Amino acid sequence: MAASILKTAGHRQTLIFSQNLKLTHLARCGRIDQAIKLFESMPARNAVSWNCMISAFAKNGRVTEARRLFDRMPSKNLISWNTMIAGYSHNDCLLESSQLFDEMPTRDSFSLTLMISCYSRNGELERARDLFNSLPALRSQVCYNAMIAGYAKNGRFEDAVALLNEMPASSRNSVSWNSVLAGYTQSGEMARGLKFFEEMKEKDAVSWNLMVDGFLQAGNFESAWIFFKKTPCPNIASWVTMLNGFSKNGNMDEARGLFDEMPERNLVAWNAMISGYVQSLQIEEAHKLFCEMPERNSVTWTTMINGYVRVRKLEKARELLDAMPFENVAAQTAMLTGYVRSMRMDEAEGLFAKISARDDICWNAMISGYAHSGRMDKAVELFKRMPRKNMFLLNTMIAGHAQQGEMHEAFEIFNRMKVRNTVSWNSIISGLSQNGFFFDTLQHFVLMRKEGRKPDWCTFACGLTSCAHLPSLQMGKQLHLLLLEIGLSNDLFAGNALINMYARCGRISSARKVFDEMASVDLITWNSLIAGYAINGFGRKAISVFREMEGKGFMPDEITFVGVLSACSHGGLVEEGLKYFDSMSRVHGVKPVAEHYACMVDLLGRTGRVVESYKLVRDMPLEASAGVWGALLGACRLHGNTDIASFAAAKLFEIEPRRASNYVMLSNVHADSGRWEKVGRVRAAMNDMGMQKQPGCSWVDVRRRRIGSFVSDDCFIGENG
DNA sequence: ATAGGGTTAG
Repeated sequence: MAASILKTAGHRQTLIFSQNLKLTHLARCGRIDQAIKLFESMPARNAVSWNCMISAFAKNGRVTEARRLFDRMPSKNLISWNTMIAGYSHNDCLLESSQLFDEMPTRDSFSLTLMISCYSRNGELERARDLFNSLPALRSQVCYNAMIAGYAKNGRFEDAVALLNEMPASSRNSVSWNSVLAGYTQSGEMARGLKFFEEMKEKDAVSWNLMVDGFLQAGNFESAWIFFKKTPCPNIASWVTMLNGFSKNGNMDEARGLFDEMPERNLVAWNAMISGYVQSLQIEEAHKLFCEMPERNSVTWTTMINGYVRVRKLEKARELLDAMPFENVAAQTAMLTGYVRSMRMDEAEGLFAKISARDDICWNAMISGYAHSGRMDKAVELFKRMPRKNMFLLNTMIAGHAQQGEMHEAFEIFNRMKVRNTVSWNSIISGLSQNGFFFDTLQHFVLMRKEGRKPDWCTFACGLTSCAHLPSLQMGKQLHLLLLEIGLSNDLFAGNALINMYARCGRISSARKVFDEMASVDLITWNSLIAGYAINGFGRKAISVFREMEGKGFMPDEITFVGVLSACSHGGLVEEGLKYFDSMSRVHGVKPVAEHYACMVDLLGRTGRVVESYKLVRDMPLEASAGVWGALLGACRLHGNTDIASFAAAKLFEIEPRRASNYVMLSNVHADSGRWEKVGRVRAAMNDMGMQKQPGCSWVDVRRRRIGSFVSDDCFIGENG
């Protein structure tokens, strides 16, 4: 009897032990749902089972559920407390982990080390050191190493080295040395890293790997290769580091050579090789390895799915996702991102509904997908349902609302944010500028500086575009100075915006100067300069710049020809204009769009060829836009052709019934030819529709019902720099 | 078997 009870108890212990092993394995692979299922089905559990499950939740970002388990757990041991602290630490919950540390009944060296790395990860080095100092009895070798690593990772090399020398020599090991070295190599300090490496008393494979990776990050491929070849006992990480270096340089044959030569391979090595092929878009090669490899984990599946998404084979990606033997958020999110990028929001929604363990990245992908495709109603709905809002998403929502012209909603989120980064400001600023609130764009540029946020190329592009539209040369010049001061003068996008600003403010020579000083140029740069010469009336100069551009091997696009044709129009170069209009599609393969027709109508109309331009509009193969009819109306006004004018005006009013300037133009045509009764009728029609001259409106003015005068008072330079 | 420090894959 007693023997059989003992036997049963022994069996029970064996079962718990083996199920705990399985639980650990599932937690490590991120197969959280299977872990939950197993945990719930276990006939008996011990503290290890609970601890495992707490850790499993926390490592998969589900820290709230981990805590619920911790609170429900029947008898907690020291490891339970440490596990929960580690869980908070992994999820950047600094407050919660330090609270738990204060509450726990007893602490050991694990607890101390956990807190030190938690503080260090959050840059709170003084708090880490205070704790380290206050508990000398708990300072283990590992604890010293954690503190050293904390200093080194935060760039405090002197403190790291000082503590390294201070620690008892007997417990100083290769990890201690490597902790300092990693600080150097991972922050690109290779000169100091090399010096430290040479002075190191003890080196192991990790030290050499750090050097190789450091050189690779710094783009010093030769040194990386030399150090790799000289590594005395390379481990798998050494090979994978070097292999990755080849992949990143697009050198897949070399990478494969290393992979084939490797003395042993693990999952990480296989995954690295697959990732290399995926990055170089060799999806077939990647898939071949995927089929050959002995085992796969969530990283393997995610990499492959991502690969198919990159080459736009969404069906293949989905096949893989459905074939996965377990669920994983990262893999699901890779697929979701594929749908979102292809604007297949219905499929994205279907997949999203199926994902049980949604993380931040997953929510972000879905909501930003809706925001980018202009479906703000859907975005808002999901946004409200999201448990934890993050800054990325707040910024996305601001940008989404702004792009839809919903500045009120955008500001509602923006104003409530406690912390804003450059992207938050850029979202608001570009929204203001895209919606034509140019004064407010500049005002918020100033506010951003006052809050201590550094503008980037995007902020400058919006600011300069606003200066171009106002136009305000004075503000534009100030932005230019600030741009130089901040060190963005070599930025391509900022340079393009500067050219546009100077050109539209009538300073074409300054625009040219910016162009000549630019480190590199693209098609937009050339287009900006050509259009700049055109709008300033230098038609021939614009055309010579166009020839210069062709000589440099740039292929003109639609925008280029708008510049060229308007240059001909502004310069009265009718024959050249007709020649370019003809050659743009025939020679350069650029199909004319409505804007080009508007230029041609303008060109012909200016020189009195009104009937000819009317015929051009009548025969054009695409729908004439308001711009085209407007140009025709303008031409009629110059040459007094009231019949065509009336026709053009009628078409114009069909497209833009509420635009006051159209009525003004038509009434001017009638006034020019002395038909006063018709002038009166147009004016009456305007009044009937409740139109008046458009106010120079401003978003802030509309909200505050007052006129701001910040332009003359505020200065971009000063206060902050 | 569950908690801590330095290198490699999504």
